[in-house]
Amino acid sequence: MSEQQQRFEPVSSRVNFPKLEERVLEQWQAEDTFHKVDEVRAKAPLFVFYEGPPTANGSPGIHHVLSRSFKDVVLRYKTMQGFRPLRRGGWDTHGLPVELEIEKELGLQSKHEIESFGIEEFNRRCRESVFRYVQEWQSMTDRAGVWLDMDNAYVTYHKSYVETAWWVFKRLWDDNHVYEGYKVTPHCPRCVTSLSSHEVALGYKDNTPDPSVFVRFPINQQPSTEHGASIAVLERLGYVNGTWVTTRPSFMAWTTTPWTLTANMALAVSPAVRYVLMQSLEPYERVLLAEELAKSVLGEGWTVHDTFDGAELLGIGYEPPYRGEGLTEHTHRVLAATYVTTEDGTGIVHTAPAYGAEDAELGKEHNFPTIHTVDLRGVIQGDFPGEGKFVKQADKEIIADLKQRGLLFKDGIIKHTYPFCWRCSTPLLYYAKASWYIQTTAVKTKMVAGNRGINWYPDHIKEGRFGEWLRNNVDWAVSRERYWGTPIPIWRCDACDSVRCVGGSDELAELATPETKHLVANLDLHRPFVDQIEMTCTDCGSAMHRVPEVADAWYDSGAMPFAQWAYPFTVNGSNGKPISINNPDELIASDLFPAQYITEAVDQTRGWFYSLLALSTLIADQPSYQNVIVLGLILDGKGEKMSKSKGNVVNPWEVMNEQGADALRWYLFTSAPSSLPRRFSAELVGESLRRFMLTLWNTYSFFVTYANIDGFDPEGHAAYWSGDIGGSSLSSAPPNELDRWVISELNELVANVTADLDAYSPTDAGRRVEEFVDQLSNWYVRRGRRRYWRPLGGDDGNSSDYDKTWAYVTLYSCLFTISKLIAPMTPFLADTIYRNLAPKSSPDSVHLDDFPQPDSSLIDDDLDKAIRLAMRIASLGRAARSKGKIKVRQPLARVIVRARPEEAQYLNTITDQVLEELNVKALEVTDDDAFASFKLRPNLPALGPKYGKQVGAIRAALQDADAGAIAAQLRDGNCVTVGEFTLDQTEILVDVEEREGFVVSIDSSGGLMVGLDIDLTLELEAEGIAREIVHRIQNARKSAGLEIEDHITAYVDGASDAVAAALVAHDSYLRQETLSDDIRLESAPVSAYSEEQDIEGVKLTLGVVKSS
RNA sequence: GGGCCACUAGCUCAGUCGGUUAGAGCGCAGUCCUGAUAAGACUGAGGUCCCAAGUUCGAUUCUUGGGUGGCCCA
Repeated sequence: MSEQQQRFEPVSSRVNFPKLEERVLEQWQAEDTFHKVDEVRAKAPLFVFYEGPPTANGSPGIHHVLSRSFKDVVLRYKTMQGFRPLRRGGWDTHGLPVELEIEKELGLQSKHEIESFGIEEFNRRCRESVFRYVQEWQSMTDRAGVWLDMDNAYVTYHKSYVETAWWVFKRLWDDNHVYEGYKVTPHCPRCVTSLSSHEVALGYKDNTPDPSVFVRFPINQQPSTEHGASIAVLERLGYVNGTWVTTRPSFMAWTTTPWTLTANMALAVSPAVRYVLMQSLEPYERVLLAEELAKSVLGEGWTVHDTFDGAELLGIGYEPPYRGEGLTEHTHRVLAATYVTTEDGTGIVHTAPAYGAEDAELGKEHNFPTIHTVDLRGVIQGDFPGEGKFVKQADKEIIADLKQRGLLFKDGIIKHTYPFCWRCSTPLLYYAKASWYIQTTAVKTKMVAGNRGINWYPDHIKEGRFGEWLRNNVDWAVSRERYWGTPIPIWRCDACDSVRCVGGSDELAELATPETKHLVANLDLHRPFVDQIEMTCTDCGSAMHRVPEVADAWYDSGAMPFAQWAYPFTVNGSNGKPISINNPDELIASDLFPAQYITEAVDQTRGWFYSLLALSTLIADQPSYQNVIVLGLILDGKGEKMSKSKGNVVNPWEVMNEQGADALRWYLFTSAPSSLPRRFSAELVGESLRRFMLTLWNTYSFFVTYANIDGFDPEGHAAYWSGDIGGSSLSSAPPNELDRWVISELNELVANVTADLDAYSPTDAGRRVEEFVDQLSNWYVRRGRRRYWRPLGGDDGNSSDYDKTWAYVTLYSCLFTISKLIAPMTPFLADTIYRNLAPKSSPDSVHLDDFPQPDSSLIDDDLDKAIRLAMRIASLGRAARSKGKIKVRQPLARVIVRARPEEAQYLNTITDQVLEELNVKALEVTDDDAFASFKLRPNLPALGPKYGKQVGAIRAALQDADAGAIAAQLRDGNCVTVGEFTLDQTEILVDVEEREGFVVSIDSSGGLMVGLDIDLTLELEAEGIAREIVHRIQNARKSAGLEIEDHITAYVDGASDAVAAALVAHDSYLRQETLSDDIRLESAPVSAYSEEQDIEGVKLTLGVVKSS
């Protein structure tokens, strides 16, 4: 090798990707590449991204790398497509999980204990804990090559954030979209706290025994028709002309929680179910219940007296077992409810709006009051049996009371699954609590309409999971009786209960009493500080205090489009013009809203995806995002969800340190469609690394090695490109068809990858790149590699140089273009290759460059088809060699190919490649049946629609027909008569079948046959031997540790006559291939590297000595 | 109980707008090739395309029902 400066940094085929990535990170750091993007794209249109904020109170797992990678890939792509991404990060800092973590640390068992401990200190610890792992999150994000603006990340507990959250709340309040209502939540009477659904899920116990009671609800003594009961129905029940002509019937209802009977307000039936009036004679009694359940509930001795539709029973009043205080007259009647089934019970459902979620919904629908008969400790209050006792004890007394009053029909014990408190194992009660609601149902139609305009990837989420959720929308219970969260900004009068909503700290200062006003200036808006602020009631002059609740953490993240900005602020807008924004309304009008892109995992459907849509529809009358990728969950190797408690969380650091971030990213992008749940395993990351990254790397290493040897410099050949040097657009199609082919495929690849990424599918994009790289390495380079070895200025002078230059130009274009195509996906590998290959005029980093544009004039479909045919022929030819047990090294005289006409036209183009690939001297095209016989098959897609049921008959007729004759007729373009049918060439497929005596391979589905002539002449044999010796010498060179470009003297000792003859006959070939200055038939000097060899059973000694 | 998704080779996944002999990679067995390669080629073993019914000349593909698994909700 000469001493001259090499154009490219040498690239070893041995590569350590993690190390390489760390070097790239250092470069990015040193050059501040991330911020350079903003400079380069200063005048570009914005691409707005919203980050769904994670909580940093735990270590990031592999699933976080997944979502961050998907965030990053789109943003990098859009950057290269000429946008300036707005990609501020964010942190979710409030909420129950944070509180639970601290409770656990402090050993606190209940809300009561938290309050004794002190809310101030408790919240201080919560705030401290949420950034406990922030460092790890930062470094994970950096190391994974994810570019998010973490320095300016929004934080949901920041004062400006909370203030905007209040602003949003006030806006909803002013629009009358906030109200107070009851919400039934799972409640632990011992801890005196509600549990989140996640906590409830922790505590289900199977086979829990509970009472099962069937209770009579007699129809009113004087039923009215006021609520829709019809006279006719009442008459059929026995109430005629204002009097009961027979015993009053009872509705029969079932419950497993007798204590809730104290709060019964209604009975629910299904309008769609059939009900029967049953009658027994001993003793005489009449009851109503669902027809389907009558027998199993009542047993023997009952007869059907009448039948009703559920709808006919609506509005009939009844006497409840217990009538508490404060109940209005319109309660205690039969209502319609969709949740009534005939699965169990009686088909008539006892409804207590205070103690059941569905009950509460129904009560709300009919404006029933919510009245508690049990306190938060689960103790019966009021004049009921079991008063002062815990509900589970009270149950016994209530059952006894019902029995004594003749209302109990029967009772027993049922075993079912019931939730218990995960902390203290107390059975949970469903309990209605006052809660603040956001009236999302007011904009339900708008949300549904807005959703239609959002592009969901995958598409089925739009009308499926998410659309379904929207269509079933209920108002959002947004308040939580907790501590660490955005305080609900409502103050209530101690005396008259009038309420007022506050939209920010200025307003708070205005409204605060003179005594508390001074606190507002530097106020932490969190509890307990904000609770010190008092106001004066304008209605009655009494003191007003803030309500105790804080907001659901989903409210925080849903308000993020507005709250992430601390007003006022100024940013560099599209076209480089600064835009200043003072409040959320200006924001909504600007191009910072809505987001063009968001992505999170599928569990956010009812979480962030929903809270974003709900709040922005309410506030801005439109969705706040336009495109969303929904990611599937990552499971462990066994297909189980990763969770801290199971201890099966894969630490991303292990993978990134072992195999690198690019390998991990590539795996995450390409291994499965992004929306599917996927099993994660480090082995599969390794596989994708070997299959893709290593193959690309080796191709790249090959190029650099030879380009340096030959001093190839792309800038010296600028005229070869019509666009940027090194791009996929050449000034003319290459003369060599291998080059022309790969350039055609490259441009097709560019077009397809662009389309895939535009469609938010890195998965498809990556898979295409992978396929191209495979073909580039295993066909283009393998087929063409000799072109790079030819000595410069060799025997054939200029033409060799010319071909070689084209080879370099082509391979260079491919590699350089790929470095840009993969830049969004594997940013490190891409930048490494890019920086080494790039022309001097290029930007410093691939991430500052533009995405490639396809040149459709260079796409040649026919050539693509021809090469694919060559690949298939080569494959069949090798199969034939394998069958004939003839090494590829042994040249053969001819290959015979038969193809269908539509493919035969390409054979000319690819002859040379096939000959070289198969190591044969000549290719013959045949269409006679010398090497094969024929078989006919119906072309079903053509025949089916035309002949329908007759297809079977045609198939049979074709089997009996003279295949050879028909094939010949079809070849001439004639129609043929088969049985009763006249068919043309589009309706019959002619296959070839192997015939004995030839070494052939068949691809019958393509009608393709490849045969080999295996007769060996002496010449062919000698050539085979020569090749064999080349192979051996090459191995010896390798073993001797010689460099590729070293010249040698070779020694062959002990050659047989045949070997010696071959050496003479192919002397120049041998010397050229092995870079031998001389080949001597004598023993090697003692100093030489030598080894024993065995060729065709003859032992000889090979030696190599480096020429001086 | 409801909604959505998935189910194709030992594993991870393609694919089939309904068509004849359903593919790839990895893994396994064997043969070969190689002066870029941690590679590559070929052969082989390995599939009731989850099950059933329906529509159809024809269903792995469409429809319905069921099963299993995942997520969400109750």
